[in-house]
Amino acid sequence: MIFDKHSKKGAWNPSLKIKNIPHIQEHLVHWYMKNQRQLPWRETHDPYHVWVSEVMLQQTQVKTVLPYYEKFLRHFPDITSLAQADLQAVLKLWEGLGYYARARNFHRAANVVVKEYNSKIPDDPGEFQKLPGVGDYIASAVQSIAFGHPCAAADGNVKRVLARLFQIDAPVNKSASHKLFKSTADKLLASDMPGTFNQAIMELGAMICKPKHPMCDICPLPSFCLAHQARKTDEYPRRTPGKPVPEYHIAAGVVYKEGQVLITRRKPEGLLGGLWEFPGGKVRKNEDAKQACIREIKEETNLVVEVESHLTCVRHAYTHFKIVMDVFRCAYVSGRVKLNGPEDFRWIATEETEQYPFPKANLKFIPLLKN
DNA sequence: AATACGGGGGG
DNA sequence: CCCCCAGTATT
Repeated sequence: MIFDKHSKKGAWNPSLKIKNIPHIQEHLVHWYMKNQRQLPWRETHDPYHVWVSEVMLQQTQVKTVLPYYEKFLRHFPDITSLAQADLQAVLKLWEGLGYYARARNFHRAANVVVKEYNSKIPDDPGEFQKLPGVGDYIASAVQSIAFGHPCAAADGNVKRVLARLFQIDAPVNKSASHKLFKSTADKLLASDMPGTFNQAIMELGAMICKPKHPMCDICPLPSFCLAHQARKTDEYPRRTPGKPVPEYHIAAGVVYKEGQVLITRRKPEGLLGGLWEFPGGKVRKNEDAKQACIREIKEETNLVVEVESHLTCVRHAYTHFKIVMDVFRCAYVSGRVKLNGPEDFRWIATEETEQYPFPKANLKFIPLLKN
């Protein structure tokens, strides 16, 4: 084991001595050349295209990203068109992809590039990383792939590969571990072809060195892999246990008035920021979902409504909590909309919902709506 | 250093 | 159904 635990808790010996660097690089890149998937963002080095792909691929699997990537580039073929676009249009293309701050930050960053950098994406890792939504990983990935800068990308795939290759015991899900994985990745980086190398090691993590059931029998690196030799691949990467996620009971209402329904827009920041939804909120203790629906709609929109029927119950999991949402069909009774919480509202026909970006939890019941 | 922030896939 | 996965901004 390379990293010996010191007597002090949580301290890991950082004196990394990687062996066989040139061999590992050669085997890895050779494997990648022969086995890489054909992906649309690999057919170009255009920094904007690479950037789009990396923002989407953050926390998200290739299969999910593919259709979003194509659609996004059709609507916004270059940085200028993205900068000029309405945020709502950007969010609509992002609908269902999650982590909507990525879209908001990317849209802001595009405007910074147009205004501050003469519409040229910075060919400089430090400058590029100043942009909103561009952190260590995105900066390294885009700058290495598009411009050939020797920056190692250390995403989850890379950390898993490195943890196994060198039996690194630092937990991958602790922020304090990032430095160690990043510096290890930097040492292993083939700096004469950083873009190819970064993609190669990430591809290995995605296709071979998978979280569960790594395919060591067809891996190009088994003779270098310490975890594999110790028959302990399933013990790496180390991970500190997560916290239990609470479950909330939510009530939401589809308020009908003269053949239209009421939707509200969430504040621009925070959870699902800028997206539209059907009004509602948490069910309190000693309250049933129906009462909560009526109360929340009154609080958020000032409308008095009555519940006509129970439409459906939707379950949805977020990162750090999950919800059970009861959805009611409501009838408008009285009042004028005065917003308290939401940023905006619309009365729309149910077919018009497709023009607005909604959270996944709402998309689960929208098909049930009719005027 | 810990928390907020989606949604998909696998068992 | 529950569990696993994982970059960036914010606190």
